[in-house]
Amino acid sequence: MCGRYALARTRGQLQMEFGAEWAVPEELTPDYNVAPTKRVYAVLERRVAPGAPPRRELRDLRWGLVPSWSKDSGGAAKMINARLESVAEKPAFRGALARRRCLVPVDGYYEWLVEGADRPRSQQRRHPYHVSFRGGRPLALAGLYELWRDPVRPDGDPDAWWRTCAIITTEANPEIRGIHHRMPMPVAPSVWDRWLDPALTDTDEVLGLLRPPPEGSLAAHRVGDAVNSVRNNDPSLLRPHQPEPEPEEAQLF
DNA sequence: CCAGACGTTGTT
DNA sequence: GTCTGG
DNA sequence: CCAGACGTTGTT
DNA sequence: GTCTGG
Repeated sequence: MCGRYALARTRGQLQMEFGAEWAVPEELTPDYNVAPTKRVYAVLERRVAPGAPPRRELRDLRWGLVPSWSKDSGGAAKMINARLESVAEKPAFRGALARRRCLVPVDGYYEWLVEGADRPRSQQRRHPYHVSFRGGRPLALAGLYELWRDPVRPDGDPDAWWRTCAIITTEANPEIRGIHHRMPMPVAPSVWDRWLDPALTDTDEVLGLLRPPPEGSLAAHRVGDAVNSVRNNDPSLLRPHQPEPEPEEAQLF
């Protein structure tokens, strides 16, 4: 699963990293608590004119895919992930898988270890972890994007068209399975070109590009509970959690 | 034919 | 319990 | 993803 | 838009 992440790289760093020819005019600020419905950076390729070669762009999309046929944007915070196992068949995703793929760069994502998962939510405890590549390279997560026309806005309104995205999930790598059994799927740099190529529309071939990263390449560390609330957003969210020391026996006297 | 859904997670 | 907002 | 709200009437 | 259910 992937429902929260951190990305503190600048527009220029990302443009360089992904070889994007064009980037959004407005820079997004570093975000240590990216949540669904927020604006996020994404790399995608599109033809600027019919027949022209695709141009690689760094854009900002809204996280939470709204299918083009949606009557309203109400479900915008629901489709934040798409299961790899079913993405090629689901009506909400298969068109985007064939023609509108993107990469969502993240420094790392947050995952919550749930204690007491078999009990009611009120009796559970959640412990946040930050998951990233050992060595500090960003993860380029496999994403899909979609265009949606907001029917209540007039032609020419800059917000008339919504550009939204979802992140593909798969079975978790062994080294992080103790926290959660799902993870977002990173795309290896060697297949970025193919993944982004809008001319590749064979979904079997597309899915063949996605392989879990090498076992052991990911690492998770416990972070503080402050990340739970989206109101908190600063680099300290990434600091390793300091567990409360057990009270000394002597203090009981 | 038309109406209504179209998703994920986790839980059981 | 369930939905909305961030 | 988690946190936080979740409602009406009428009165001021 | 496209598929499923009735």
